[in-house]
Amino acid sequence: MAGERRRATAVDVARLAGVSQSAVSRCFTEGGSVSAEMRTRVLEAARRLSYRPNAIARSLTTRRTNLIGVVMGDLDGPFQPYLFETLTRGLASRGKQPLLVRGDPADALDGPAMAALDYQVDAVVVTAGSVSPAAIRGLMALGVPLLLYGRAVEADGVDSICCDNPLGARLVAQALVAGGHRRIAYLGGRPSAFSEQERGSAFRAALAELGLPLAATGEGDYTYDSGHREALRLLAGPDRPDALFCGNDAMAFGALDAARTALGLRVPEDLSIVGFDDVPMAAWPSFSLTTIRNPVDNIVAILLDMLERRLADPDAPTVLHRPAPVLVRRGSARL
Amino acid sequence: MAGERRRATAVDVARLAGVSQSAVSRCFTEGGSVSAEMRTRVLEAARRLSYRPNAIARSLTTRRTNLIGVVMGDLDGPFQPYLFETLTRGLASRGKQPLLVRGDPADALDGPAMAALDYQVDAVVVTAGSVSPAAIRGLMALGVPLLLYGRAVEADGVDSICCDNPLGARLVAQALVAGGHRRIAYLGGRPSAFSEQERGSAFRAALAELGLPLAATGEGDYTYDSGHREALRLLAGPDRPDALFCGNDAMAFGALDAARTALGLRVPEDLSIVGFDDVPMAAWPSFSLTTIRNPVDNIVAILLDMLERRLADPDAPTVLHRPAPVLVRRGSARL
DNA sequence: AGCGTCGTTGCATGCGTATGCAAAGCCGCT
DNA sequence: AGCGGCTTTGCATACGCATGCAACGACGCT
Repeated sequence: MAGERRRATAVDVARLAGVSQSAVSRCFTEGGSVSAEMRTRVLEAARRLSYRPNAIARSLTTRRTNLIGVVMGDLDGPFQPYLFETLTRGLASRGKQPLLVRGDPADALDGPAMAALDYQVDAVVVTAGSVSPAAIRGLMALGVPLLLYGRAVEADGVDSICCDNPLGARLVAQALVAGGHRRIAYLGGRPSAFSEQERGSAFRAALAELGLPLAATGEGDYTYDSGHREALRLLAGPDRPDALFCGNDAMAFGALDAARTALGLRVPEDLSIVGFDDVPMAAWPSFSLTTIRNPVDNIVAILLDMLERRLADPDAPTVLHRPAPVLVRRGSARL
Repeated sequence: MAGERRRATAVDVARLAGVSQSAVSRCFTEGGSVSAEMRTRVLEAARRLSYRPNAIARSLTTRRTNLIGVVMGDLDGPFQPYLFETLTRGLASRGKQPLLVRGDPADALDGPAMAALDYQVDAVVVTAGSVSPAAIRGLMALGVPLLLYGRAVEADGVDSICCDNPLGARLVAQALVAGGHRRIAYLGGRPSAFSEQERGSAFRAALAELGLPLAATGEGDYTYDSGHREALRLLAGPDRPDALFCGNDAMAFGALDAARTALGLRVPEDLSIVGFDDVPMAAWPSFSLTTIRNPVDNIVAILLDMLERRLADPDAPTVLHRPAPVLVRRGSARL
């Protein structure tokens, strides 16, 4: 009963049950036309042989694999694993299997990174922020539905969902100014990232509307280390900023540590720090980070709905969602 | 050239190149017998049609999918994403695709969690610490190589690799005692986890050998929150411990925050805290956590070697590796 | 009794690729 | 020239399953 050298096939089950292979197939297919008696006989035989339909063979005929290509970068920071966790759980609960496409496919469209797509994925979801437009075009050419998270692309047949970054940046600017800050600095992420472009320019614009220039600017790459490094630079000189808005939470953690541990500053008394994303860690007492909540659960739910809709009707009109983030007030900023 | 409704098949390429389908197949197969002229003609035709072999169809005939089932629990803490990242990168670099099996399959051997295995994975790697022995037996019955990380199981045909937890626990006990601590507490993880059983009992035994009883004990579940909660309990009463060994880093972070923020203790002056795993975050200035390094890179490399060896020869002798961890001295403990 | 309808079953085929086998071509050798 | 051996190629088939089609039987209707 266990550890057979070869797994049982539908033919084996059919022989044992004394029916045809098609009958077995129909018993395991949604909406198959089978009598009650037939079903019990087949299922009993299947049970005895520990039979489970071969998803590979099934996919070959149905032209549906239930595999969803998931393009993502590193799982380094705290945000990506959180997103990945939510997304894969959601896919699984809808009977889809995520198939990981690792690495920045910017220059690897025919490289080993894309090998996953040879498995005939039903759709591709891109969550990596740094995928180049060229790579996106390459993915579009696959002839498979393409869903984008974290960037707003206006292209036919490409659905996307992306937190309203400009709104988030405006919320921070308004709150900081209302809180009495006057020397406000900005620490941006990877300049090539879509989210960075939106957050940075919107923050700048919002401050300008409020009559303030940006006191200082840093350029990080969304990692803790870059946040630490840039914060040291921004906060070390004279005319120290009294507030720092970071392009994501990971950099905010780095900046927080740099300010408190390396520079001996009090947060938020000497310096207000605000992040973006609201990863679970932001609520830890050590950080108690004031930040913009990027509503991941909500976004993933919408993303999955978009996916199902697109799979059901490849010609449905393209959609672009921009859910609104909110400001989460904690202890790292005087607001 | 882009966005065809149907992807090109080997037959399409063959027709365009004026050769047989087998010839096309051989051009894309390692060690296929093809002349140079034939290869260039076929590859040119393939390029023009954007042809890539269908991995699904290929798997059906070769009985090799290059898919590796990866059983893991939540990606919540800092350790699991780190391990997952390393493992999936390693698999990809060896031409394998990870196929995620989510959730604790303890009670879901025929549930949707196991649906991934219907894709005829070549092997299964279990990294979830809480998979029940019954589930392990179920996986063994699949007739597919089974590799276990983080638990030492002596079973025929099951390879495993697991950090030497008893050694790690002993290192901590010795260092704490040598550092002058006398009231030493232990905060364990999920009792059902193999690692917890080893770490807890070895720590207790090592302290006993050094002539010290355990001052106090807490029971967490490897999460930050449980570390925070249990630390509050352990450190609030009279006769406060002067050292706390936590079953993993995540709980140590929670304990650290509880001690410093909620209880106003100085670390390491009032209290030494030691973790286990050495996740990247442990090196952050805020934590500067003294901990036991669970050599993930090393472990994954060995795991991948074991996997390749097992795939090459299903009847090779079973192996069990127990790499030695080391103590990483940082700022959270007086040692 | 005769007919049409519907539910159930088996037969045959196709999905896209890999591969054993035989045929064909080429080489060098005697 | 004739032969054996090697390389290259095509033909045919198999992998495990889903599904269109036809066959069959049961049933209700007139």
